[in-house]
Amino acid sequence: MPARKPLKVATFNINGVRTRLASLLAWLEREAPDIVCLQELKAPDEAFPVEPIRDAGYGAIWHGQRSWNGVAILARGADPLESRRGLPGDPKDTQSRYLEAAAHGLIVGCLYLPNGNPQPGPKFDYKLAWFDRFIEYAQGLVESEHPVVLAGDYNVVPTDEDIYNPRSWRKDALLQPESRARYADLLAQGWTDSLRQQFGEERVYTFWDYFRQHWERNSGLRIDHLLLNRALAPRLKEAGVDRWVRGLPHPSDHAPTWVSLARER
DNA sequence: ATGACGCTAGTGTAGCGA
Repeated sequence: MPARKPLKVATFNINGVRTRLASLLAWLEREAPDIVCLQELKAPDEAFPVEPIRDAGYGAIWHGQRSWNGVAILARGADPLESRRGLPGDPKDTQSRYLEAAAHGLIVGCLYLPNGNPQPGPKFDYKLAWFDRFIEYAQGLVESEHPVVLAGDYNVVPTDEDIYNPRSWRKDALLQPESRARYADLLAQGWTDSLRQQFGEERVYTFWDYFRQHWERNSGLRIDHLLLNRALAPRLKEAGVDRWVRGLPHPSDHAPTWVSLARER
């Protein structure tokens, strides 16, 4: 009986799905991820480029929004079965930041956690409130018997080992103790931070801002995370970052970040 | 401290988010 190819699950903050469509298609073609979580579509629902994505062999669901935010889930050779659109806990929150689906035997939560800058201020308050709602919701998923992955742009640099140099970022919302404490609280529920688990003490970045040649100098941050619940964590095989996508012309400031998982049985 | 991008309104360019 031949070994079955592992399942590749990726998250990619694309920073404009229309502007970055060619890069997205090139990446899907070359890396063939089985499940993709996209963030920052920056497009209303009717502008999501579903046809070229279907032509590339992917089923898709998306939760768009004009100008900002927006999340999508793609599944290779399958249609994601939507299980949630939007985070519970605040009916007045209209920002498109959470989408969840079943695909390829997994439950996949795709999130775009608020950036929170500038801090302090209302944007930072919203970030922390959103994070608190997310933690409360995630509690119900971590102990699920079903395999669950929570993948997305968390807008949190978990530790000083997850950034090239924290000095100039000390006042940034991504490094605040309140942000980091919440990420730690989330992990303490029992989630596995798959990139950190696989890389150990080795540095790994998923985001390089557009300023001051940070990409050329590998001055990066690790803010895109794939968290596995207890039912899924034993199946983790590999993790990585498709850095070549960040090196393409007119790139997103993030690179696709992924895990590979043993197929069930 | 600085500053790059995409998107919007709306045709030239500034504001917003990040």
